[in-house]
Formats: sequence, C-alpha cells, structure tokens
Amino acid sequence: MRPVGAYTVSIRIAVIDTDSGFVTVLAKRAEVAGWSLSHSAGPVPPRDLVAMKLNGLLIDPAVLGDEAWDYLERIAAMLPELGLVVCTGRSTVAQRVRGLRLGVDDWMTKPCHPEEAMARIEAVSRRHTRGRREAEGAPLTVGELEIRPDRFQAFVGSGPLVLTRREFELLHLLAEERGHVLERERIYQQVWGYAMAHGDRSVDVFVRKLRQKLEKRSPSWSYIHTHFGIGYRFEPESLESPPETAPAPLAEDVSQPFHKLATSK
Amino acid sequence: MRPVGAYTVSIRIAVIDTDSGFVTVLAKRAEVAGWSLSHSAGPVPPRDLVAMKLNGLLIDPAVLGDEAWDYLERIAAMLPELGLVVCTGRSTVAQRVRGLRLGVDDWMTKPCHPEEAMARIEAVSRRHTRGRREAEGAPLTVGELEIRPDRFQAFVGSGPLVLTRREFELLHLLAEERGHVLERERIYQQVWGYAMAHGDRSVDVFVRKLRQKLEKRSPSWSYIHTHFGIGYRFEPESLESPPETAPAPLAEDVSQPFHKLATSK
DNA sequence: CGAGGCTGTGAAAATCCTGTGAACGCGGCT
DNA sequence: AGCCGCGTTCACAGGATTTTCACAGCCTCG
Repeated sequence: MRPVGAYTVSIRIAVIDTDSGFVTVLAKRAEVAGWSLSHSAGPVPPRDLVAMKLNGLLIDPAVLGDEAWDYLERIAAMLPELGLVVCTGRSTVAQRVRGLRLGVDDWMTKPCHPEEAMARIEAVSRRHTRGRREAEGAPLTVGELEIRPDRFQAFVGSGPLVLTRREFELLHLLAEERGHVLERERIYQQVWGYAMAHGDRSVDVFVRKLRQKLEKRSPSWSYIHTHFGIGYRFEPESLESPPETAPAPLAEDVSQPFHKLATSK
Repeated sequence: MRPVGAYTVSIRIAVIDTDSGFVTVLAKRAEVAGWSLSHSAGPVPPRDLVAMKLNGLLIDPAVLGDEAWDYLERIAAMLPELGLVVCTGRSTVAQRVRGLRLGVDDWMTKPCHPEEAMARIEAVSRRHTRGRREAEGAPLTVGELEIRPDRFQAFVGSGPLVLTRREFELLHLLAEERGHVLERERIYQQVWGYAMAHGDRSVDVFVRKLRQKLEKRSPSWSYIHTHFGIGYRFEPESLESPPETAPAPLAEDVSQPFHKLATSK
C-alpha cells in the first residue's frame, strides 16, 4: 500500500539534544525527506510541544538532568499521539525498561546513524497515526463554511452541501491550504493519489462542481479563486460591501457565465 | 489475582525463533506478567497469525531464510494493528532501516535482555490497547435499540435481534462511532482484525444482513446510512415525519451542535 | 489588436460502487 | 454421515460518480 518513495507523508519532529553535529546531519536528511524539524538544546515546556503539533520527538535525556524521568513521563502522558524517541549514550537495561514502560516509544543508543533515527521515528509515528480518530476529524471552519472530515461533508448554515468523495477531498485540501495557490499537478497528486496526465482537466471540472454547490448554498461568498496558468487558491471572501439597496438579485438567472478571475499579486 | 505493577493489561504475543534458551526465559517472564505467549521455531502462515489475535509478534528473521523481508512485509501489511518486533543477531543499519520502513515496529539486536524485549513489545502494542477500553461493557442505547456488549446482542422493544458474532461486532462498532462515516477499510480492520483485501465485499454483505434484521424489528427507523465511495454511517433516524417529537437532540456526540447529515435518498 | 494558450461549461461516454440473491465451504452437532 | 448455522465469494443490475470531449469565452504577450 506504500506509494512510491520511502517517506509518504510529511512528518513534523523536534529534536532536543546538545550534539549539534548529529542534529545538523539529521536536519539535512529531514529536509531531503520533506520533514519539518525544529531543534532545541534544552528542555522545552510541554505546552510548547503541544503547540508544535509534532508527530515525533527525538530527545537525549542527558540534557534534562535530574528531571529527565519526570519530564519524559509528563510528555508521554500529555501527548499520547506523539512518538517519543530517546537517543542517548550508555544506558542500562533497567533504565531502558523504565523509560519504555513510562511511555517512551523507542530507545536508541548513541552513536546512532541518522538514517536509522529517521526510520525509527517514522515507524513510531506510523504506529501512532493508525487508530487515531480525532487528528483528521477536527472540523475546519472558514467563512460560513464548516468542513467535517468525520462526515466527509461540508456544511453551511442551511445544511449539508452533499459532496461526493472527490469533491469533498478537493475542498478539504484547498481549505487546509487556505490562502495558498495550489498548482493543478499538486492538487491532482494529493487528491487522486497519482500523477496527473498531461492535458487532464479533471481538477477544473471538479472545481466547477464545487463552485456550483458552494454558490447555491452560500451565494454571498466567493471561495475558490483561479490563478491563470497556475492553479487555484481557496479563500473565503464576502461579496457584500455595497450599501444595502440591492433589489434582491433573485437567482435562477443562469446568465452569469463566468467567474471573476483573481490575478492579483 | 492480577499481577500488580508494570503490566496492567494482558497481552497476547507469539515468538518465532529457534533460540530455545531465550524463548524459555521469555516464556517464564511472560507467564509472571500474565501474558499469553505462543512459540514456533519456524515461519507461521500469516493466516494463522490472524487467527491468533495477537497484540505482538517477536521474530528473528534469520529463521525465515530468503523470504524474510517478504514475510515481514506481508505480515505488516496484513496486520497493521500487530506490534511487530524483530530480534536478531548482527545487522547493518541498512537492514534495520529497510525493516523499519516496511513495517517492522522495533528492531533489537541479540543478545537482548528478556526484560527489555518485554518492555519493547509492550511499548509497541501500547498504542492499541490504550484509550479504548473504558466503556467496553457498557450497554449502549440508540433510537429504540439497545446494544449489550455483555450479551453480544442487541434488543428492541419487542425482543432480541438474534445477531451472529460478526453481525454484532459490526453493529457495535458502528453504533459506538455513531454519526461518523466509517470507511470500509476501517470497519473491516476493526471487526475482522486484519487488513481488507481489495475487492472484498464482506462489509457490504453484513450491512445488508443487519439492515434486514433491524428493519424487521424496528421498521420505523433507519439506522445504517450509505456514503457512496466511502463507507457507512450509523445514526438512528425516525422515518415517520415526527408529529411534534423534538428532533432528537442527540447531544453529547460532538461539541458542535450541528445539523444532521442528509445523504440518503 | 490578434494569435495562441488557458479556463469555464454542458453533456455524453466510460467507470466504478453498492444492493442483492444465491451458491459455496467449513465446522460443529445430533 | 447428514443437517445446520455462519461467513465468504460470485455475478448481475441499477445507479452514482468520474472522465472525456468539443466549444466558447478569457488572459497574456508580442
């Protein structure tokens, strides 16, 4: 089921370690793999870790001093979804067992090969992402739209939009990357799961379907903007602004052939 | 009397290894910890592993010969919930990385201390046993349905539904996740315990059986809703136009008080 | 201001998905 | 052995969803 390439998803990790050489090498590999990595040479408050929305944390407890066990335990309890990997110097079996028991997911011994560290972090976070429910299920609200991954649907005040799977996934992707212009190829790759054939218009067609449904249920907003020669950008924009005199445009007039193209910037 | 201390849940593991000394020691510890352990000195057909409903598998790929990688990969793909731990002699970084990438959860080097092996197995299977056992045996009432896990049966006003085991588990899963759309793959994974083969229609068939039985005993309600291209969603809905019955507040479910999803015809 | 490439549209054609009924094995039981 | 209950697998029919096309209306650039 693994698509091509070793790393299928982008992973967010943090490293707490003073060994700058190791960290540097790791950072390089992480970049190649498309992971985002942040580094600290000292303990990071748990609450900050929460805010970072990490998939994995690689840590050398040696930098923590006496509080090490306590710190690890707190992290493990507070962030059950986080893959917690220890990488440290000499340790006894008893220490490793203690660490693993109190919530550490993997324990490596220095010196450790960065590639192996990456692989272990990946393995640990793979295990954690399975069986998670909430992570993907968090509803997303933009404009008067609410996107709910747990139902594969989007809602506006008046009710559901009734989207097909593809439509939903396209909308979800666009909304997640709200504000960014996404190229067609990128969109296709993400939603369809494989490379887009040259000349394929599927993305355009689905954008149209989405625009239709969005407009029907939320006429006073504009969501998907075209960037000529590139792709699309999602951004809820209220069309209201002129004084309140509009004599109720009364829809059904199908003579609105085109959408305004946003080429700005 | 449950063994107090470190091991809070009973874990089922299997060991595939020829080192009988190591296995013996491990078996002893496992017994003390209250785990159930089965042992084999040679490869075990994946389907047998499925039947064993394991939490963890400790394996020395050396006993597998040439097929080792293939075997590991197959196991990992087929049993995503299984904690797969390798324990073998000398190995290269590249081998470890390869193993971890293709689905192995942890990789130890022999000789390894049995206590550490236990701790690592526990760590990799922790994820799946955690956060899931709270309301395990609690009866669940939805619509005019009552689901009793302690009996493996569901009841409506007029009596029991007479469900087979699979039917019950499917219903239970759906009801627990009420309101959420569950993908076929996830349903299969949860109820059957291993990965769904492409093209398998079992879930559909069981949904039909459930719908039939539900309709026979509770004709005025609709419970299982189809989401085209995705899977199913459980949500009791009265078919009668509710004269004045409040639209079932169905609180508690989510924090978002929102409309009910209308997909069905 | 015109050519040429891009995007929006509507609809037909091609695919894919789900509901069903029924045949098939596999054990367990009598 | 023969008879069930249960879970799996098949093949089909009816729909729902995606793709593909052919055109027409824009946008850029020269």
